[in-house]
Amino acid sequence: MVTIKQVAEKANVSTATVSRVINGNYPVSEKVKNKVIETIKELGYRPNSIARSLKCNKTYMVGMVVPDISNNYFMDIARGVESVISPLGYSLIFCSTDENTDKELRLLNALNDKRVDYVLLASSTQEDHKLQKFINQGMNIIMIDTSLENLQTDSVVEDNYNATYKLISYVIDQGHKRIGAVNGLLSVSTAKERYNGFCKALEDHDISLEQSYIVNGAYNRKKSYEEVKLMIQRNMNKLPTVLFAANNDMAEGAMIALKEMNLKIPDDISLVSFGDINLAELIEPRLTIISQNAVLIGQKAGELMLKKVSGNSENNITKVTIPSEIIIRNSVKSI
Amino acid sequence: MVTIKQVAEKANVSTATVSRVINGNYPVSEKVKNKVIETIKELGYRPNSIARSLKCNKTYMVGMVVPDISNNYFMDIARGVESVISPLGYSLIFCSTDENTDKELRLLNALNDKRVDYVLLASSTQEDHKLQKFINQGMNIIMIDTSLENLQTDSVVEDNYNATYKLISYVIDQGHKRIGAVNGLLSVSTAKERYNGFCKALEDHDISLEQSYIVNGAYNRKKSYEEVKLMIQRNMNKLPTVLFAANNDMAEGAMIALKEMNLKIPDDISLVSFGDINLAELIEPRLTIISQNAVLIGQKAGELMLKKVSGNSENNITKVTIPSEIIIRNSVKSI
DNA sequence: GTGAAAGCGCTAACAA
DNA sequence: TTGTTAGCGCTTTCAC
Repeated sequence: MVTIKQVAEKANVSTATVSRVINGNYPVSEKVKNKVIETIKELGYRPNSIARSLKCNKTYMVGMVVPDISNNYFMDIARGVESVISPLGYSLIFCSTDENTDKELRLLNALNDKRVDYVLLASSTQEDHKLQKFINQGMNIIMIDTSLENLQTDSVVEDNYNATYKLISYVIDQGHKRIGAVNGLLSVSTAKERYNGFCKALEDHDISLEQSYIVNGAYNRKKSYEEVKLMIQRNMNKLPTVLFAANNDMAEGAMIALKEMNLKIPDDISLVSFGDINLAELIEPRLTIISQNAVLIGQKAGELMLKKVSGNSENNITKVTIPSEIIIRNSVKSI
Repeated sequence: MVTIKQVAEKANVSTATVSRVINGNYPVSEKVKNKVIETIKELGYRPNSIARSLKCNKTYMVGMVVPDISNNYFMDIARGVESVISPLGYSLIFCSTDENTDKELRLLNALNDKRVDYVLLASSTQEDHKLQKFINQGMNIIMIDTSLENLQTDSVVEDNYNATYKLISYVIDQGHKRIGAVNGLLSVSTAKERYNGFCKALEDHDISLEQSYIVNGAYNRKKSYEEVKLMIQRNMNKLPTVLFAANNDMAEGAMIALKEMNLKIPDDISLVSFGDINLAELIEPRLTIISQNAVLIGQKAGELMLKKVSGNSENNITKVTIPSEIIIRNSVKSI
């Protein structure tokens, strides 16, 4: 690999001058500049980012930590982020925690060692003090999707509570009284907020919460599939009339379970979901859902990061909440 | 951020000694070692990877360049790679080219500047000489999914030609004679190979190739949707009896188009695909496909990379071909 | 407008 | 077994 020194020697200038030409931050005479540029081309020289990073304390790398790399929702967020930051020369390092707190912490350490400029974190831990440590060490973190109450940091999240409240209220308006839920990991803020919105909607409409209808799908398609099956089996004599899945993966798991048990949606049981399933266009019935704008979340997070690193922002904490809207299709029966 | 120097001062040793303790590559007395370890903990010291990288010429970063970050197929490959390399301390940098040669080249340059240890490249360009330049510069590249004939580099690919040949032969055995195809970008090796297998199967069974049934879906769901619609419209009086989609995305696009035009699979038209669609469990009819093992491709690529960087491999070029199998379900009508 | 030189944080000869 | 030191490739201050 050719270095700045080689360029300098060949062009008969100092390394400082070459550096100035590359960065264009100090005056260089036209003549010298041209010569240097020519030499750079001739030698095919490209500056070593590692050396630059060491010197300038800036890596142009952003760590993105999510619970599940195979969930389209997070991939969409990633695309949103990438579209915003990549034009400014930033690269994304992707990490998947598999919803494991230890792994999450290990990954954050690794990213810290790598001196990434920023971390976008969809956390699945509730150990805010451990995250706080990273922040205290000077790590820049923006929480995405999830947030932790006691954590002093920027975040871009959805309006989980209100959106769920509205969706469940709609379901109740359709006459449903036996309402089940497939929850995500309640240790994660999104799952908790969604469930809270769910419960509040029931309460406000004087519908009783039937514990036997509530299952823990752990934000996991397979788990949801299994738990929904068990739930249906144990409630065969009195099934819920509608099910709320707290995310897309779990909605898919639930659909597969219902299909296997020959329960038709919405005739035998209705289903609604927070977030849209894959290939929604092809699957009957079309699900009534809360539509998430994952790409937008990514973009907002990217923009926020850019603003922060450019210093064009007051030092206060920014909390962005993306509104979600309900899309009514035909998976809820009117009773 | 605390540095090795601060640790050394506080522990009353030289930075060299601290380095030795961290890396455990040279003898250090128990006493000194313990003291250093203690100081490291006390100060919360963590080595700066950037500085290490500069010194050691090793970044523990792997660039992964794919045409489309939102396609599950590539995400699965990524998961496979990650599962293999992450335990050894490597991180993945993800890049999406959007099937754009310029962007691909730009990304490769950026990764080169970042001195990533390896690049896993699913290329969508055919400019092998430009890629060759990177290799000549000393960049380590493993081609995944795609490959370029004239390029001297390792690769992990599928058996596109033979798998397609078998699938189309099966379709012909079911009595089909009017056979259409939704091709990927024929500039990409996978698309070309699949189409070649397609053509050869027709030829060997004396079936004529009807150009009007062949469309270019550009490996793109939307394009496939549009092109299939047009193709159906212009062949209304004599439709193909079966369609072959060269990847999952395009199969989805084709399904949506057929559904919109009220053509039932397989009654009105049969459909087969290279690679499985999303949420296959829920979609009727179940598609007859060539099953791809994307995670396995990723793992193989990861393992190959690890072997190469450890030097435990002869310097020759390794070409891994993953066999694909046909999964017969019920999207092909027997005629 | 240009060059010399220090230094970012680390590792690895070499010396002791 | 330990310390001294050079140097990885770059940027930037300071002098000229």
